Amino acid sequence: MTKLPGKTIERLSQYRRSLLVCVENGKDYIFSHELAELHHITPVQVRRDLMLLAYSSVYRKGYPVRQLIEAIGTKLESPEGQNVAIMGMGNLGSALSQYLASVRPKLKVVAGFDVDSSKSGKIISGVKCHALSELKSIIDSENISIGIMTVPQSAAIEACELLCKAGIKGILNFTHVSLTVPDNVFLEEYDMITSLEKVAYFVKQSEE
Amino acid sequence: MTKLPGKTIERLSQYRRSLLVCVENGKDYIFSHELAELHHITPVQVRRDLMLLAYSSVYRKGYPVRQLIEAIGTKLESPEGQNVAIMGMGNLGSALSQYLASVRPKLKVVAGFDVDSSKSGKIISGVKCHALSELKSIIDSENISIGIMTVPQSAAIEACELLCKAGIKGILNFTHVSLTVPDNVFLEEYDMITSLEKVAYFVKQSEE
DNA sequence: TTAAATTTGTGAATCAATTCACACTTTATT
DNA sequence: AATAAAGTGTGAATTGATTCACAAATTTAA
Ligand SMILES: NC(=O)c1ccc[n+]([C@@H]2O[C@H](COP(=O)([O-])OP(=O)(O)OC[C@H]3O[C@@H](n4cnc5c(N)ncnc54)[C@H](O)[C@@H]3O)[C@@H](O)[C@H]2O)c1
Ligand SMILES: NC(=O)c1ccc[n+]([C@@H]2O[C@H](COP(=O)([O-])OP(=O)(O)OC[C@H]3O[C@@H](n4cnc5c(N)ncnc54)[C@H](O)[C@@H]3O)[C@@H](O)[C@H]2O)c1
Repeated sequence: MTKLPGKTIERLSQYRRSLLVCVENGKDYIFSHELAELHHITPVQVRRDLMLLAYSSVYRKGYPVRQLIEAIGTKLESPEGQNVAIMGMGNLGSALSQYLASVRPKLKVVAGFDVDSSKSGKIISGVKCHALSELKSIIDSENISIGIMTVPQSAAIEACELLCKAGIKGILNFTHVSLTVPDNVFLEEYDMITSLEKVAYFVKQSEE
Repeated sequence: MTKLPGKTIERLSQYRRSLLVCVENGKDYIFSHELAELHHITPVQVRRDLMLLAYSSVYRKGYPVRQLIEAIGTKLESPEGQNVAIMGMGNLGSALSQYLASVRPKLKVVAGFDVDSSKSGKIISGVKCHALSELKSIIDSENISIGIMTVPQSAAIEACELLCKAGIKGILNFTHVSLTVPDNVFLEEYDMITSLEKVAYFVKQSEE
């Protein structure tokens, strides 16, 4: 299967969320210009993206919503789902585990890890928390391929190494430490400060 | 002043964070290739970005770290700072306010807002929480230009309208609802699910 | 059943971001 | 002093993403 560009993947993920809302509202078909408007992009962009799904619409009726959701899901997800671990069950880590449980059934948060031994064995926000010593064995046994890093900055590099050694395949990094991972691990930085500073910059600009 | 591309702004924000770490470590000068390596990009990219700052290095010694931090700050920030409000002081909103206080002094979280009247007047995670009825007057009096949206999905559109009407200039949106704002308001969507789904996709790919 | 209107899919063009390639400045070495 | 080495800054080329422009398919209306 061909690898889609990251930008397209991002948009497909977003389209799907809008489409799920359409289903709730009983909307069965959607035109490219409608989807475009919802996401503040052009209809051509939408069609280009959907083109890459090798997915064809019904002429003049638009795209059938349910089938489209299905088609996006087939591209984005493994049929058997993927398991996720959270590294660092503090403020953000526990907010996230609670939250993620509710949104994407195919991405299941199945374990949390924390140095704080008082958390070991406890269930925090619906996720069982383990000691770091169990990392490798649980990642193997639970078949976890994705790690979310929500440890303090100071522990980030070390925690990342542990995850990689334990055989994780993808990391979503919430710390602001720029990490280095082996080639076979996919790393996505998720940086709130940067986003906020970007907003601040454009606001400042608009005031000048 | 010329408007820099959003991509460059993002990187400048990230460079600055690395540079602050350099200062802590007593490193006074840094080469473009060092900065590049920290961020997994090319040295040319770094130099291009710094070029846009109209900032010149000392030949063969690299860029003076403190001056560079200063120069980035001048581009990114207003000297008098910018004030931020959080809309929806729930799990994420309060985690954020606590967190932001500690990282960027020029971006100050000065107020929280919530429909939940039991929160009105209380200080949550160091930020005073107000009723929605006070929104406009506090945004004016506290000179708030940036809003962070952490309300439930269902309240997102309404809350966004309120913020815009109250004269906010930039919004960082943590809900997954695609919002529409007037032209003079800068909107940045910050979407965790999309990031996580992107990681999941590339992990899936690498397994095939 | 013909003409007009709507919407898709896509080659070609454009616009944006990144990288290449290299001249130039400085420092170190001989 | 001349030469080599290390880095920078930037025009030109390349790569990638988005938009334009339009043919083809379908529906609607006359
Ligand atoms: N709180 C926020 O809203 C927020 C927002 C953006 C980014 N972040 C980033 O997320 C990270 C966590 O923030 P937080 O507010 O949840 O902090 P926190 O202190 O509440 O949580 C950190 C957790 O990690 C655990 N930990 C420490 N060292 C560890 C290690 N080596 N291995 C595993 N676990 C370890 C701690 O015991 C703690 O439970 C920080 O890097 C922060 O910069 C937080
Ligand atoms: N919790 C997370 O880790 C997380 C992660 C990513 C995104 N999000 C998104 O952030 C948003 C908030 O998540 P949360 O977990 O903090 O939810 P939450 O329910 O804990 O908090 C929401 C808060 O908003 C308040 N609120 C409701 N309607 C409001 C209105 N009209 N105006 C102002 N305040 C209002 C509620 O009283 C509550 O305090 C959601 O949209 C969620 O999708 C959350």
